[in-house]
Amino acid sequence: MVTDAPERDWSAAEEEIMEATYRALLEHGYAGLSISRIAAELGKSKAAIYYHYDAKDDLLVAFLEFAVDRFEATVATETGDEPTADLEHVVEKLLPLQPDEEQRQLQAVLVGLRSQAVTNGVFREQFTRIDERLAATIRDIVERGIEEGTFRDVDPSRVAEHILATVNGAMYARATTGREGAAAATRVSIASYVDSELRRD
Amino acid sequence: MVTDAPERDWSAAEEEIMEATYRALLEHGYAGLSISRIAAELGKSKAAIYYHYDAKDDLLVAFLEFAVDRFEATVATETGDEPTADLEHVVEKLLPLQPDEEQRQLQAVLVGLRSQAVTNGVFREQFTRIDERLAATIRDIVERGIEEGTFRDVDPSRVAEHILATVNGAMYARATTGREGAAAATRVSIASYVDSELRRD
DNA sequence: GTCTATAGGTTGATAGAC
DNA sequence: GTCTATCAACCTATAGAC
Repeated sequence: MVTDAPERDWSAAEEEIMEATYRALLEHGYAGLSISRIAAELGKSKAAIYYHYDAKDDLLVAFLEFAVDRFEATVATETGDEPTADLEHVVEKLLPLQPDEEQRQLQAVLVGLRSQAVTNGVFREQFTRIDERLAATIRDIVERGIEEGTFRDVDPSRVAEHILATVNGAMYARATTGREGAAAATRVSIASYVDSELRRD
Repeated sequence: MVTDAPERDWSAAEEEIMEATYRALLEHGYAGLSISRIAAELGKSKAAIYYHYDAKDDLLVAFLEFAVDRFEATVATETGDEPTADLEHVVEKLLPLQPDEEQRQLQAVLVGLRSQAVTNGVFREQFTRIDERLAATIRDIVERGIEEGTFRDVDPSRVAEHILATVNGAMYARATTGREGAAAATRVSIASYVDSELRRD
């Protein structure tokens, strides 16, 4: 990985609130998220939440960080010394061929949060950073592959952006459409893309 | 195009309400969308809106159709007889190199709506249909190119899904991050992909 | 068709007791 | 730290006059 984002440590109480927010989001979506709903999931009163967070906005920003941490923990990867395998590994983390329920849920929550980035600057900056890090991770692998002679002499940055956009698009479609086959087809096509665009001879 | 979706005709009053909803969404986002806000944009009372729509949900479903119509009108394309040019044309419509303000706004509104597809079945079906049509449009162009001998003998469906996912991902990033360069780089990379994956030497 | 007025509910947030 | 009780502001939706 390129950056080890310093991970914030959550108090037990905060973590429980974040977990309750996560469940409330899954059940009611971002538009239906309220302090009452979070309190209900938490099994405590609304005032208990306001003891830990001054305002709903603060809680939301904290939760954004929480969800992002969780996502990046999922993607984190010890890079080996085979660029092709590393690339496959990252792609599988981002766009699993058969996502389990946990992965689907996290993606669903992230899509809800990310849509807020259209109008909210704080959210926008966070997702900008996420994409920046992912692009850098992919670019580094491609660069290493070129140096080692495994990959052709392509523009690493261009290829990284291409792969990232494709993976993001397929994940987006998976979360917002019923086209299950589409995501699978895209996954296959990325492998084929890496092969024909990057592999020597 | 593959399907000429039968376009609904809106009464003048309905169209004004849809237009007001559009503006309200741009200003306050989906989470902040209320009948009061729409009424304010419309310059009429809330009751005037309830005369035309029984419930907020009905209005939302109508607006979804309205926004989708507008989007598909933007993408609609007279196909020429040059597959390569047709492909470029569709991609430019979906992911313009330099989107004007109107295009950006429509994309922003659509991202807001699409995130609702995670939890709302009606929205999900609409966006499934949109992606289905776009994939079919691209696939048809690729198939024609193969028959004509302009393109290599690839799997048209796989290539179509790849291009669609990439375009969607870049557009998504454009609407939700500050990474302007990323969208541009992806646009360029798609041209390069078409060239190396499809063009006969 | 559009208005004002209003009903009935939920929201975010606070005060004060324990 | 957590509770109950409460607040003003907002929400969706309707009734009834014009």
